[in-house]
Order: sequence, then C-alpha cells, then structure tokens
Amino acid sequence: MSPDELRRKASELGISEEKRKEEKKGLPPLPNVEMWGYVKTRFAPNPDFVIHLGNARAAILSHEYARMYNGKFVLRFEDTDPRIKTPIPEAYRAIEEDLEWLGIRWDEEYIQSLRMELYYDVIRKLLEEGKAYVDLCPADVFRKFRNEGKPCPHREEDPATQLERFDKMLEGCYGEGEAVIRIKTDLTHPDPAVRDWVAFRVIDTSRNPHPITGDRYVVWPTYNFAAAVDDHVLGVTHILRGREHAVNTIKQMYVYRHMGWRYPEVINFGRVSIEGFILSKSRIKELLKRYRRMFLGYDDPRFGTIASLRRRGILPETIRELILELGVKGTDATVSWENIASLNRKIGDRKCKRVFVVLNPVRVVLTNLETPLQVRIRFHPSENLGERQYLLSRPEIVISRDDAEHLRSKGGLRLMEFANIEYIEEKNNSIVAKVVKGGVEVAKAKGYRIVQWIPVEHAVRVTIYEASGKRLRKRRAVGESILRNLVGEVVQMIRVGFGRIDSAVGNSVDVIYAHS
RNA sequence: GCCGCGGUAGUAUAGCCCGGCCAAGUAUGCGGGCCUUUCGAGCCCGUGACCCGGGUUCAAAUCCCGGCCGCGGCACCA
Repeated sequence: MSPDELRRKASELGISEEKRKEEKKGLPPLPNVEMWGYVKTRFAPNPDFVIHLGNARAAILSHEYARMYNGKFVLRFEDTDPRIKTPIPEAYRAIEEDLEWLGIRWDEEYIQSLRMELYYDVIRKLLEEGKAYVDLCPADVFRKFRNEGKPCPHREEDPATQLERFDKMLEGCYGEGEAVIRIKTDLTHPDPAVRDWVAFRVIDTSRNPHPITGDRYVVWPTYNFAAAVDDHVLGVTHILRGREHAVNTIKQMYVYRHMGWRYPEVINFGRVSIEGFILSKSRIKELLKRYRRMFLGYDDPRFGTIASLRRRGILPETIRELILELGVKGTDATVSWENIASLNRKIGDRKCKRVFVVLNPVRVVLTNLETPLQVRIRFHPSENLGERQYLLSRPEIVISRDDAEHLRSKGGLRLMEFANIEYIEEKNNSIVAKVVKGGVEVAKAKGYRIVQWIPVEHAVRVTIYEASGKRLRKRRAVGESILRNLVGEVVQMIRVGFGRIDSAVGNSVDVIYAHS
C-alpha cells in the first residue's frame, strides 16, 4: 500500500495521525468500559501505617483513570484485622493527608470496620444457599483435607446447622481458631490456596480491640471477603492493584459466581522500588522499633514513604508524573533515584525559590564597599517569586572554600545578583578583596565564576541531612537568614542542590537534601 | 515442592493482543554544541536495547515450542 492509500484506509477506520500521538502520551484505555457504561475505581489501603510509593501507584493510577473517564473514585479503608495488622488510629488521617498532598480527591469514602453488618448479611445468604460453611476443624486438620482435595466433615452439613453455628460465632461461643467460615470453591483447584478459602474468622477483640469499633465484633471478614463484597456493592468497575493480588482475584470470583454478580475488570501491575530505598511497611516498622534513635521518624529520607519523599523535597507533581510514566505494566520496576531527581529538578526549577547556602565557608572582606548598603536579591531570575533584602552594615561576606580558591587563582569572581570582586590578599584566615565595576557580562568575559555568597551578619547555621543509602549524612553549612522564614518550603540551594527546609530553631536551620 | 506472571539500551517505558509503517519511539544517563547572573533548567546533535535456541511465515520484538533468568502467591495478613 502506498502512503496515500494507508492514510485513506486509516481515515475510513476513524484513526487520525494526531489521535495516535495522543494515545501514546497518556495511559492505555481501560478494558470493557462500554460494557459497564461508567467507570468507578477505588484505592483500598490498610490503615496500619502510612503509604509508600508502591501504594501511591495504585492510588494515582486509580484516580487518574476515574478522571480520564469522568468516573468516580473511592477511598476505602480496609481495617478488618485488629489482631495482626492492627489499624493505627492516626493512620486514617495520615493517609488522607498523603493523598490530598498528591492531588488526589475522592468522591466517596468508606471504612470497612463500619460495614460489618453488610458482610454478615452476605455470608448469611451464602450459608443459607449452601455456598459457604462453618468449619470447626483446627487449621492443621483442614490443611490435610485441603491438600488431598477432600472435603472436611463440616462442609457437607445442612444450611440450618451452618446458620446455627454462625449465630454461635457471633455470640462469642467460639474462641480464636475454633471456627472459621469458608467459601466453597473447587476442592480440586490446582492451586491449593484457592480451595475453600477463609471468609471469616474469630478475633478476640477484648484482647485486641479495634481502634474504631473496640470489642463490639468478634467475627471478622478476611480481606478477600470484605473486598469482594464491597467492590460489588459500591459498583466498582475497574480494580487496579499489584500483582501480588493475582490469586485473590481467583478467590474472590467464587463469591461473585455464588452471588450472581459480575466481577470488575482487573489490572495487576508490578511492584515498584526505588534504588537504594526501603519501601516495605513491615521493614520500616521493624527498623523504627529496633533502632528508633537512628531515624528521623516514619518520614526519614531513607524510606520510600510518601511522607519521606515529601519531607525531603520531592514535589507531588514529580511523583504523579513518575507513576504515570511507569504505567500499568505487569513487571516490577526499580526506578533510579537519578530519574526521580531529574523529574523533580525540571518541575522545581520553575517554582522553587533559589537561595544561597555555602559549604566550607571562607570569610571575604571587601575593602572598598560603602556601608550601610541595602541589597535586594530576587528569588528567581525569570519567575516572579519575590525577593529578599539585606542591610549590610559591615563589608564582610562568606563564600565557599572552593570558590575562594578560584578567586585567588583567577583573580576575581562574581557574587551572584550583586557585584564583581577582585582578589587582593589573604590575611588572618580571611580573604581581602575589592569590588570592581561591571556587571555579569564583564565577569563572563573575564571567565569569572558566578557564585552564591552570604553577608556574615545575616548568616545562619545550616545542617543539611543527606540520605545516602542506609546512612544519613550530616553536612554543616552556612545559609542566609531568610531560610528561617521558609520552613516547609522546597528550595533550590544554588550550586548545592534541592532540598526542603525542615525546621528552624534560633540561628540554626535544618535542611533535608533532595538531590543535586 | 506446587500454582501463576513476566523478560525491549545502565535505569524506566512505548510497540507485542490484530506479524510487514520498527534498519525499534520516549525519558533519564553519558559525550558534544548553543543558551543562561548556578555545577540547575531549556534548545540542538550524538551514543546505546528486542534473554537464548528452535519452529511457523514471503516477512517475527510481535505467533508457537523448549531452555535460562527474574518476580509473585501457596496465612484464621492486606
């Protein structure tokens, strides 16, 4: 076919060249949207800790797809295990804050521990219809039956007995481990994990109270049951989750088949990790428990939690773009820090204030500077981010040792946004220099460096915390006093790197370093 | 051990379903140039990949088979 023919064919089929380009940029389309008639997605975290980048992937993709199709997005807390993955009261709000920070808005919010009656209603129906049963076998006894593909004696008993036992469970007649409810599946299913999986178990909430419902319930649905019911009841059309959930999809389909429901479309994506970072919730929890004093908290810059990334100056747009770039591929992805840094730099370059921080400071005395002198320095050369002013009453500034070296060998340099200076001599551990005429052009013509500088009388102590693998390096530096007013902001420390002003106490400022 | 998923440049991703617009696109990294009051950003040029072996076909990154490697699941966790 000639190019012309191809183009004609393409337009017949409704494909335009522009359309192809657009598709390339965004996420791939969701399957079977027409069949459902609408799109509803959900993010379902366990509030047992703050979320990390991997969780954020599910949240961002789900949210993004809902937006793409003008659909709805649901936040659902899966807190049905008060014993092993005990929810933390503060985590509910912390997760909401992380999502808000990421720019995610949800249309509906649910908490599973507040929906227990719903799960009881559904399981009652399944028991009545002989599609589930109360299993009184000890775990190891059942496992034997299951591995042989044989039914345990309780499976065959009639619905009346099942319902009776269910009521006894609710009344607290069985202790932990004495009774579970199982969904009837296929006892010969090749994957033993799928065979008659557990839908409810007994948890002694007088010993392990639930942070929201206390000891009100002792019969708790498992993840697979609660999620299966909710996804249907809430009208979820598309589930986006990590591929560790692949078997759960198979398990949950049995509930749908029994109830005559239609199972949502499922997309399983791979795990994300950041090169050199700790992402795993359980690993972070363990580290914090055992070596509490060695970390700054759950948002320590060495962790991959959203709070950590935020605290060290990664912008929400960076995370969003990163995740959308990863897409929905089923393979695991190890993103390099270089890549995150590059994205963050690009986005931050435009919107972050630029400030002066000097490493290895050396004092420079300017012999011919007339003081007092008011100096204004813009926060950004091209964007309108405001300015700061300093009143110089003494002609003393600091620059970095490295730049001082250059000043001596090259004979001069330019103090950014201020003046060109020339070297005279070295005296009492200070450099003596003089201000000379001319602007940037002159400095460039002479091959002078253009450097950051700080008036001695407006200097504050700066500690830069830099995550470097498992270590947290501390670097001492000097910064301009305006930093004290910038707590919480992400800034570009000119020629040093990006970071976030973490705190300011008296004349000391802590900065968490993001990247160069 | 048993079940399942996947392997495109250093890293990540597009293309694979529906074989030929692919001598493989993009981002980052690296090298060079331009621009810029930063060693940052921007612009331009260059660099570099279809896991291996068979098969089907006029034609395979794309389909089939085998191997190797990686990952996930096998909880009364989510």
